[in-house]
Amino acid sequence: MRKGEQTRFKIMDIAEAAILAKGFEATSIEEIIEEAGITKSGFFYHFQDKNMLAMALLRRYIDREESLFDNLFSRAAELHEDPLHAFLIGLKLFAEMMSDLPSIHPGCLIAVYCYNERLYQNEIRSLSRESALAWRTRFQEILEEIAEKYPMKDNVDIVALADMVSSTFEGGIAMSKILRDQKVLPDQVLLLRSYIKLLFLG
Amino acid sequence: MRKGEQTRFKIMDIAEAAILAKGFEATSIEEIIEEAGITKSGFFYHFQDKNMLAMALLRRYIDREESLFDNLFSRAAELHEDPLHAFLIGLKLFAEMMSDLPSIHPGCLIAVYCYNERLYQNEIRSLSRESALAWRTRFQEILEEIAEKYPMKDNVDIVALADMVSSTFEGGIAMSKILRDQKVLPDQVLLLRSYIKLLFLG
DNA sequence: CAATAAACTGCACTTATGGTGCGGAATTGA
DNA sequence: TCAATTCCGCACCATAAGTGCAGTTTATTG
Repeated sequence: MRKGEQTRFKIMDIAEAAILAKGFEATSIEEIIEEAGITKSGFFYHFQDKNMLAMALLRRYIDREESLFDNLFSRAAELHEDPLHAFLIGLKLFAEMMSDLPSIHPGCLIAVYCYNERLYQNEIRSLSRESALAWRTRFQEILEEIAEKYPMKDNVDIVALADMVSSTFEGGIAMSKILRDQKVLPDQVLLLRSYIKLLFLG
Repeated sequence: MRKGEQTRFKIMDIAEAAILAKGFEATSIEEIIEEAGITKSGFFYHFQDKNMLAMALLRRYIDREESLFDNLFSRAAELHEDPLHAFLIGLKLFAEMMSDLPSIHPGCLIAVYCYNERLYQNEIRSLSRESALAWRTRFQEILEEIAEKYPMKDNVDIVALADMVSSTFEGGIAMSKILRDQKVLPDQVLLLRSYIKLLFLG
């Protein structure tokens, strides 16, 4: 039961990298199994079909991103008691993390699937949507706590503001990929930070 | 020479809608020709292969978006002499336009291709990149003119700020699609507008 | 260590789709 | 009307997903 998990993860790692780089349909099962050193039967032993692989990848991706952000913002909260300053520190840490990547951000799996709807679309779409709603709630709570203490200098919708974090992330990744410039993503995060600063501190 | 153009455009319209909705690879030539009422030979008369269709779609998409924004911001410039206020009006008009769509924004072709790199990738990638750089220049010029008159309340990179318009657009579309909520995109544009306002007016 | 379950391999086959090639027919504009 | 232009019909190829199942190897546990 451990050997299987190992192979399964190997397949997933190879597939995720290829899918982020080339897209879902452009990534063939043949190339995955070749790189993994297994046969087609071996692949289908682990995954019912390509869509199940997509689902597994999405679940893992969402889990990882969530724990990454949990970690990042709880670290930020340790560095400052004030919710606003803790959030600003979190965004700074986030921008730094995106700066320290070895190359351009590989991309967001949710965005890949969002532009590649197909079979099992319902499950993938719901999972993506739930994930995005979880992000909304996460940041909405933080922002509401901040807004209680610091009156906003401009009267904007706090739910939209919460979505702005995800939107900046998605937009920044896309623009980084399109412009082939690693700097774009962290810069966009810093602009978001600048906005939050001006909005609550003036 | 006109009948051919007509069919060519029909193919392109059908293909663009399908590609934005389902992705490039998920859109089969068979389904396009069926909807267009032509044969496969007819399709290949107009397009050397699927990638040439992709290129043609991208070129048309970029041209359309550019003329749309030319129109929008020149209209905004007519409504106010001041560069900052004209820009703010332009963003407002843009948000309204995104609000007035009959349903969720169909998506950005550049983003689709950015997450679906494949053959002819070089041409498509360069075209996407050049287009994004043109947007950067466009907004950079506007923002520099604004910054001359209005000192920024926070010292941010003006190139990054110029990219923020495209980034907001891409992020907003993606989040609108993921959340299946039409409101997200215009809301993000309005937040960008709020940031510009706070940054230059305080 | 042996039995059993897990983790595969091998192979043959089906279907879908992109794409090629070419002759010919219909349509259209000068 | 006549020559391009704009398609159609059809046969055929390659690739890739996916199915089915018997058989083999490897790992784990009692």
